[in-house]
Amino acid sequence: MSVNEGLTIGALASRTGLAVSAIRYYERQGLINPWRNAGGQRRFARADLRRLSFVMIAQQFGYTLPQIREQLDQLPQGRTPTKGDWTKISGGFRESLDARIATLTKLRDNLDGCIGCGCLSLEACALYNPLDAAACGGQGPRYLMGDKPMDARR
Amino acid sequence: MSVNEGLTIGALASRTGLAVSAIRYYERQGLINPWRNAGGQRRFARADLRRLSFVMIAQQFGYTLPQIREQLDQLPQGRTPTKGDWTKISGGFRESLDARIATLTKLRDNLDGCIGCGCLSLEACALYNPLDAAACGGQGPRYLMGDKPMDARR
DNA sequence: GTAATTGCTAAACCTAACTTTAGGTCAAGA
DNA sequence: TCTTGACCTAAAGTTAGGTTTAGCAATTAC
Repeated sequence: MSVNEGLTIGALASRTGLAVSAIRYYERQGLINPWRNAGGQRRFARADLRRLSFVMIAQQFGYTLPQIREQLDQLPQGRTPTKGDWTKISGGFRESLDARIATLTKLRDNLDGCIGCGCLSLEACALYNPLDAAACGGQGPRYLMGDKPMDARR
Repeated sequence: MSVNEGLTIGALASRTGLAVSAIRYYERQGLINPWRNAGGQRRFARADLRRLSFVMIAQQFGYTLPQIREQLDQLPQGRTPTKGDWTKISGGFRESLDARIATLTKLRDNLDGCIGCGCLSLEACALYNPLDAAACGGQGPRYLMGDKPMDARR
C-alpha cells in the first residue's frame, strides 16, 4: 500500500474510533469528501483524520452536523489545511465555551434560590433561558407553583 | 371551578408553557401522575407545576427523561413536597454544574493547543472525553492526523 | 339546551444522527 | 487461483422526545 493512495474507510474508522457507517453518513451530509479508487471504494486524505476529529469535538460542544459543515466549509479548498487554518475556526469554540461557562456559573449561583422561588415556572427565569441568563428572584409573578396565598394547603 | 378540584391539562400547559401533548407524554413516561375526574379527564395538583418546572430545567441541564424520573422518584410520596424536598434534589444539579464548569474551563484552557496538536485524534485527549478531563498535549501518540514524519507533504 | 371548547385515546408521524440488513463487489494473502 | 475480509449501495430500522391526526366524549358558555 503506497503512501499516496489514501486511507481506506476502515483505516479511518479505526484511527478515529468512529463506525464505518458513521463515516459514510458524514459523507452524505457533506462533512467529508473522499475520492474513489478504480474499484469504486472510498479513499481518504490524511487531513480527513483531523477533519473527523473536528466533527467529533464540535458535536461534544453541541453543534449539529449542518452547523459543523458550515465551519468546515470555511477551510481552504484545494489545499491541505494548515494548523493556522484549524486554529482560526477553533476560535468559534473558544467563544461558545466562554459563553457556556459564564451561563453555567450564573445558573449555579442562582440555583438554590431558583429551585425554591416562585419564579421557577416562569419563562423569564434564568433556569429556563440559560442563553439569556436573566437573573432569577426579581419582581415578576412569583405566586405560581402552588405557593399562591389562596391555596391554603401546607 | 372549586379550588380543590385540581388543574386541567390545559391550565397546566398554559402555566408551564408546555404543550398539552408533551404533558400527556410525560405522564406516559411516569414523570407526573394526575388523577382522573368523573368524566375521565386528567386533573393535576398545584405541586405538579413545580414538578414540570423541574423537568424543564433538568432537560436544559442535559438530563434524559428517565434520569429525571429517578430524581423525581426521590420526592416524598403521599404528601406535597416542601421547598426543603426540592432543595435536596436540586443538590444533584449543583454538583453536575460544578463538574461541567470545571470541565469546560479546562477545555477552554487547552483548546488552542489541542486543536493544533497531534493528539486531537486520540481518545485520550480532553476534547474527546470532557467528563474525564485529561490534560492534552502530553506524551502519547502524537503523530496521527497527517503529521506523521513519513508523510512528507506540506 | 345547544354550540363551542376542551379533553380523551391510539396510532402514525417527525427530526437528528446513526445502525442494520440484504445482496452484491473488490482487494490482499496463501 | 481462490478465499476471506473489507467494501459498496439502497432502504429500512432505531432512539429520544415529542407532535399530529382521527374520531369521539366531557365541559363550559350563552
